[in-house]
Amino acid sequence: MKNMKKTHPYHHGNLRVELLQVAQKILLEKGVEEVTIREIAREIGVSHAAPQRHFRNRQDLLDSLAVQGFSQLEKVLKAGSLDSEVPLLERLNNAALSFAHFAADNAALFELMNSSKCCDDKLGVMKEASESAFSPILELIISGQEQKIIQSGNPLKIGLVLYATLLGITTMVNGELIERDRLDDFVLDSMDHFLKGYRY
Amino acid sequence: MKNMKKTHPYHHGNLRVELLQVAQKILLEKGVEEVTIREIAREIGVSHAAPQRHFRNRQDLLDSLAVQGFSQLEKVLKAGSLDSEVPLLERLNNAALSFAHFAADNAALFELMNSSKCCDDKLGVMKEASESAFSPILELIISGQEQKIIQSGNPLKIGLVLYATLLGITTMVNGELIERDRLDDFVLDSMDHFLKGYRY
DNA sequence: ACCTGAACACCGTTCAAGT
DNA sequence: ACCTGAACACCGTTCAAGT
Repeated sequence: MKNMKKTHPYHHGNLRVELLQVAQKILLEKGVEEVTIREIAREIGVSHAAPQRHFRNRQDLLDSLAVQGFSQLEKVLKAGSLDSEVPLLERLNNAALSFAHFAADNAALFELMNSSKCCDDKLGVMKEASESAFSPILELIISGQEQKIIQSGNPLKIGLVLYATLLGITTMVNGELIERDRLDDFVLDSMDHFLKGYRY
Repeated sequence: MKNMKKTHPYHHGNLRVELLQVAQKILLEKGVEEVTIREIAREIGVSHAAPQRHFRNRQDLLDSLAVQGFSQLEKVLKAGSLDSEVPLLERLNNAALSFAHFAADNAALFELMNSSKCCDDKLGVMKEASESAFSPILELIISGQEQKIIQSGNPLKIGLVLYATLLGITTMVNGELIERDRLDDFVLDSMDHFLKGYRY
């Protein structure tokens, strides 16, 4: 494993992308602590100073990982909510379950995405990424309101309360305060409750 | 600041407690990254190896900090919910606000408390501490059910959904995804919604 | 424009030795 | 039982120098 040094040209050409790939792999397999500039560089076979051309510092790399995570989450949510064959409330449940499963299956990444520390200058990008990930759920709520399935009211606010509930549940599961095999049950329960409050 | 070396006896006598105090101070003032064994030891004026008698390693110290945090949260929740002059639903709202304010005012500590990584052998203690902190809210829900203000049903489950919602909202505020000055508004809104679903 | 190698200041952790 | 000092292996970050 130590001597995997691939034969790279002096100019790697694709280093930024590969740095993020390897970083995410380490993050998921071994946790944030192990996501170190030097270890990533080692794995790729590049000097430990090379990454600095692409990321100002370690935090900058972690931030980029989080942004990437949000766009992965967005894809998952879209997949779970776009199928218009299925009735809207069911799609909402599916989206909620997709969210929860993504969080549970990528615990370390998800925790990073919801961590409070990030470079000040990346706060804007981060917010955009998370709002974008959140948008499929927002769409469902707006559709629900149009179809008179969900009560009228600021959809953004309604959506954020829903998002917060799911975020809380998954955080508790990842912290092992709720058993993993009760996750689906909890999510569906809270969705029922959510709808009881907002349904016509 | 560097030469504050107090005149300690060789045996400090109270080191464990002081380590935790200084650690929490650094955590709140400068963030987790800065909570280092060596910095804490320096501040107290003891050798950097001394803490190892009291905490197996850095994670063990962070875990203890989290447990301490839960008991602080418990106090805050009790204070906000015990005043029996006030009607029960109002006490529930107060407890929710107390929870949110604790989380926002002690962001780094709160994040640590809800972080997924902790020594395997401390998982039990951590779970107990968090359940204990949660108990005042559980009590309120049970009282509410007895007084026929809140619907019957597993109070633990109802409470966990409420807890999750609050946890999610505060996580989003601490991650600056929701503006801090909208915190109270969000909390009260979600409490309204919570009660709409569970009230008689 | 991109990467290397050496240097620096910081960590956590261990362990023989001191009190 | 508790603490010290030195040692070790690891970091992140910087910067002159190489391609």
